[in-house]
Amino acid sequence: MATLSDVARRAGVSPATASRVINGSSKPVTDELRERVLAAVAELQYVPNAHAQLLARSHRSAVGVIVHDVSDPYFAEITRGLQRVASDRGRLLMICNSYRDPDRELEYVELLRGHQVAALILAGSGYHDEAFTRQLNEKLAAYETTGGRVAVIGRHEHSGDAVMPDNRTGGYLAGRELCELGHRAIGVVAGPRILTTTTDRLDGLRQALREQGRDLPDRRIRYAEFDRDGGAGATARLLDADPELTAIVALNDSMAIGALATLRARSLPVPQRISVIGFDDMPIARDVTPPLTTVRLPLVDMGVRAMSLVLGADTLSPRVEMLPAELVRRDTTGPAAQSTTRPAPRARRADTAS
Amino acid sequence: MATLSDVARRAGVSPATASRVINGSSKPVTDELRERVLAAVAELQYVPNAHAQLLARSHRSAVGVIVHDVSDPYFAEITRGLQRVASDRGRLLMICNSYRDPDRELEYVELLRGHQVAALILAGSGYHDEAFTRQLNEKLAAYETTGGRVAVIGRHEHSGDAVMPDNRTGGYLAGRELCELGHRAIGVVAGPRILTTTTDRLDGLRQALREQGRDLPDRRIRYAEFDRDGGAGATARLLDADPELTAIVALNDSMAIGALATLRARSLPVPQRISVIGFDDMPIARDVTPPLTTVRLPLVDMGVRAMSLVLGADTLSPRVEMLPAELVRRDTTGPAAQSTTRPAPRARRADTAS
DNA sequence: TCCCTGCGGGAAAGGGCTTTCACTGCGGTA
DNA sequence: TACCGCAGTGAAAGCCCTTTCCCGCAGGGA
Repeated sequence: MATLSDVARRAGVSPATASRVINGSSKPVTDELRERVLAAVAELQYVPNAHAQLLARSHRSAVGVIVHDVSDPYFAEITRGLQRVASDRGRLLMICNSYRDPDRELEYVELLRGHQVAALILAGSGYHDEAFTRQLNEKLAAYETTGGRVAVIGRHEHSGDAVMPDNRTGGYLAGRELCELGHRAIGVVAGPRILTTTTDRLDGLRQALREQGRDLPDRRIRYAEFDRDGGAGATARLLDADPELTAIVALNDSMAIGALATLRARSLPVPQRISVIGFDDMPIARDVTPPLTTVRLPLVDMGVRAMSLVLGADTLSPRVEMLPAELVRRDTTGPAAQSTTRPAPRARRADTAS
Repeated sequence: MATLSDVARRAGVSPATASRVINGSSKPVTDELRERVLAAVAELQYVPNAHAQLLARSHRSAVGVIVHDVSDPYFAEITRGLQRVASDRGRLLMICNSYRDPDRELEYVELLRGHQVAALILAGSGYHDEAFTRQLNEKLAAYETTGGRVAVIGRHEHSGDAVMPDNRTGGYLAGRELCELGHRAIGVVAGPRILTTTTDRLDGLRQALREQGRDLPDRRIRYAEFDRDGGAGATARLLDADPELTAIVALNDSMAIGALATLRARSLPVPQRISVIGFDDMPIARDVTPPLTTVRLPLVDMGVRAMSLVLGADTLSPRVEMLPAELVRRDTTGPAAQSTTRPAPRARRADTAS
């Protein structure tokens, strides 16, 4: 590969001058020399070695992002928001997929630190895992000590800037909606229980039911991967254990789509026989049939906020922005079926619900 | 940030020794010193500066990938394949989204070259654009001259290693299927006409119709963005111009989903009144309702092949691997409706089709 | 005429790391 | 006993670039 000195030699100038021309330095260079340098660059197809540049320049510019999986629409949307702000400010993004592996997450923090990123954004859910959290915080602290900025999206036990989707309220809204539609036998298709996202959403849901004097027994919850197949499998297991279910809450839209697939396979009409409600409102939600009722999170905005926090002024106080969840009624929810195959068992529940 | 010399000083050794311990060099170091270095690393939370390493080391390891948009399921699948092979061989991937902007594509080639990637993979479709193609080829040639490896996925006018999905046959398969089902009024929802992917698929489709003695008039083709909204809009325009259509071929699944949305909005039952066929068979295709009939492309495999080509031995002859397309029959296709609102006009067509 | 200013350019000092090369002891062979 | 080879370590060169510092020179004011 041609180097800067090659260019300089060919143009008959010093490397310093060549560098100035190429980078548009503020130091003036005569047109004569400028032309010669530019010509040499073109002839040699010169491209500066990015690593050498990054090493020589002092200021750090790129921003590191750790997500679970960019191809997951949830993160794709968040990333879109991150990108938008980053591009506006001329920052490059380095995006890493942890695939929900805490160890890989830790590794990526190091890797990005090694790449001298100006800031770090953790966009995946937090984990309920003491040891991991401690290690992560150590690494983040070390990074912040050397001037790095950190922001997290979602609930992590990290004391710093954060953007928090209101998962709890979202869960609550889903639960309340179903209660108001008269559902009592509600099953939950949940993501991995180690994720704070899962437990927060579940907590909100639980609270909504509790307000109606009900509880959410463990047998009505199935944990699985946060994806389509996870949702399909969990729904099947839920139905096998409890065929009377009249509603299913899926803790994200991918799982909801899986749930819909299972219900279709079992010929259970949605929403006549059973209602389904998702979470996130990813773009595809409106295109499944029936269009999915779900809890919307402002995903793109979450990305925008997080990047703004991290690129903005460093106001010593850690800032936490809570973004609201909102129910989007579409066609997978309806009133609870008047009776299922066996209406009798219903009587044993002395609910006071509306 | 702590540097290697900081570590060395703290451990009371030379930077050379510290480096050897940290990188697990083949040169032996006594346990005594090794321990001291490791301790210093831990205490200082030392992370090597990746740029300095990359600069000092001669061998290039990362691989650059340029796609249109990773969050598009088509590219997400391809990327999965690329990743798989890359991870297996301990290579890091740098993924860039061109968002179908040729200029950005060119910029990224430079950027990746600057980052000293060992190889470059162009995963997006080629463009029908002389000027662009020439520039791209110049840049790629320059890169290859300095030992870089290049592979493209899809039809680019680039003479080198390539993985080609058989778009033409795919289009042909879609057309033949529809003909066999008795469809005559077939509309096409196409992607940007500047993409070779679009034209290749269209060519195949055209050939299938021609074999039945029909042609594909321009008024039955609508070009739009290769996404859901593009598909929805194009379908609407197609229907407005020609309400008699009994089948629609969408040139990718996202567009097909948009088409389905428009048809639902207009209460045209699929496939009873109108058939739809997609292209790519992305994962969501089986989860829309009705499940989408489509042309499958081995997306993951395409990624695997491309990465293998580029990471494998450099057999001077450029290799071109053609991967087959395959029709996947699901529920959006059915026999052509016996009659539409006005059966009469049909008579004017003197088709000899089966 | 002399000095100062300021412009245009180059020399050289890093930036943090890897790796070659040279050096010091040591055990072993002739 | 003289020498060879090698394990273990450090000094220093080099990777490619940016940027500071300095120098020469031309022009303008005194």
